[in-house]
Amino acid sequence: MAFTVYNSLTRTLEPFTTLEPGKVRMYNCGPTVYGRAHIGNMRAYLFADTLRRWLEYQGYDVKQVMNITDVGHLLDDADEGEDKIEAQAKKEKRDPWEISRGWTELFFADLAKLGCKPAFVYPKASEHVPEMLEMIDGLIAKGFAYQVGGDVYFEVEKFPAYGKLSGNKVEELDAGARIAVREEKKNPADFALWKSDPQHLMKWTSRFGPDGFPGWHIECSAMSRKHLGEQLDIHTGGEDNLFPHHECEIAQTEAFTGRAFSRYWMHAKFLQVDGGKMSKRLGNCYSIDDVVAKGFAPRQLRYCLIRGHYRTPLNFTWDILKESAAALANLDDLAARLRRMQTGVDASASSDDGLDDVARCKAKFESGMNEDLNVPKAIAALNELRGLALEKRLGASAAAAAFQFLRKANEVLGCIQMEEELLPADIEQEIAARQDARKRKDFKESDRIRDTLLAQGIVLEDTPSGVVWKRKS
RNA sequence: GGCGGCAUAGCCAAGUGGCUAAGGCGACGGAUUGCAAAUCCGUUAUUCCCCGGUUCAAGUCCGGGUGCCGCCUCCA
Repeated sequence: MAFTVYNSLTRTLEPFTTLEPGKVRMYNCGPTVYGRAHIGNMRAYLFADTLRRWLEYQGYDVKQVMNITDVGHLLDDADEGEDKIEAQAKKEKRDPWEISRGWTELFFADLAKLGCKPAFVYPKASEHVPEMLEMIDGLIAKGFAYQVGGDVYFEVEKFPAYGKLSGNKVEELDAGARIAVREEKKNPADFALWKSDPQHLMKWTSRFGPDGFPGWHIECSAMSRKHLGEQLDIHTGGEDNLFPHHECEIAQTEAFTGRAFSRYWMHAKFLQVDGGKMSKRLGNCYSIDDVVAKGFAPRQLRYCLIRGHYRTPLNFTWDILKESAAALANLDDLAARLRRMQTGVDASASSDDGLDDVARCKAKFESGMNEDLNVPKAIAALNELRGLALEKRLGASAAAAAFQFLRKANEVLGCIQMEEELLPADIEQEIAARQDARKRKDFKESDRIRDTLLAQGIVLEDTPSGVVWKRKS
């Protein structure tokens, strides 16, 4: 069964094929580093990470590039010339470069906590200005862009395919709905490639003047071209990127190269919190730190954010996070059970018992992931596997096969506790002491030890085949 | 105003026109246990937001409502 993805460009499910056999060139729209990423941002990056992991599971060599936007995003045009990073800089009275550097570090730390695999490269916009200027020059030379004073605009009318991604028509865009239309543009829909403003803090000298900075979309066109070439296999982002950002990227790149830009465009839906959109006013723009402060592990958040299908709105509440943690704990338990069963403990008599069932679960997991990353279906397959283990229907070698499969599945999900944790010797002794007490029927003492360990986060289970411990989730 | 998405049990969440509507969490009853925990058995959607329509057959397709979400110059 082949991998099928929903392509925002064609609005259909399409079989996935690559430009070059076995290789995937993927560009993920990354963060603007002017503040702390919240869990909604993380959903989009976890989607990209899951996609990358699923491609790797299938044997593809994935070259993943995620940009870091550390220049030139305007707050709004009413506040001409001030971008988010600069606004923050003025507020904190700090150097804007220092600010973006700090948030970039924190962003990487957040990704690492959530178990995201590092991209091949995280290009910074600030380090690719010459590449952007090269494209801008090219676009002017080819007649797709025009200069007005120190500003350069892309002329949307010259690129008839503008709107093919978002479905918007230039005539129907509500020009000026949110910002004042700039008089100097030929068409209100034209967008800036380069702007000049002496007041700007982060600026570069170019042939358009000494005080320039790049426009809003050109960085992704320039950086994807530099690091992945003129044509990509996959380009991802949040649903909000669809228009105008990705629409403009397509226009710039395709006008410049004369070739189709990305074969597949994939967009993650927004995360909702408390059934609605997150807002600073409601105070529910949570960061990973907020989640950790409530006593949850980052991998529990990871599970919570990947558990739904990426193209469906996903809701987040603290109760839902708690539910997810409980569901994940069962998968941890499955790993522990399979580890024991493969040595014959609680296993079915015949070693090959259940081998077919394991294969069936694996096939279901894979077919789920192949259906445009249907993670809920894939997780359901793992729960079916758990059912088999609980019913003791797996023999030792079937359990070994199941464990191996679960390990592989977790290469994709990235949140199950697969490895056995070693307990400190003193806790081992406590457990042994409790067993002694139980033999003596000194239940007062045995319960005391159990409660003491529970307070340390160790849960004990007395099974017919011995004591099993696990961490309290 | 234009473009797009979503609506399935107490809570999450699959469902690719056709066997009894996945799976998880939670809850309740019973078994098991020294007590727990874990586990097992059973119960928890006669029905998929509402109204029409197409079809032998619709959660699934079409039309119209209602509600929520996103975009329309940069917020994932």
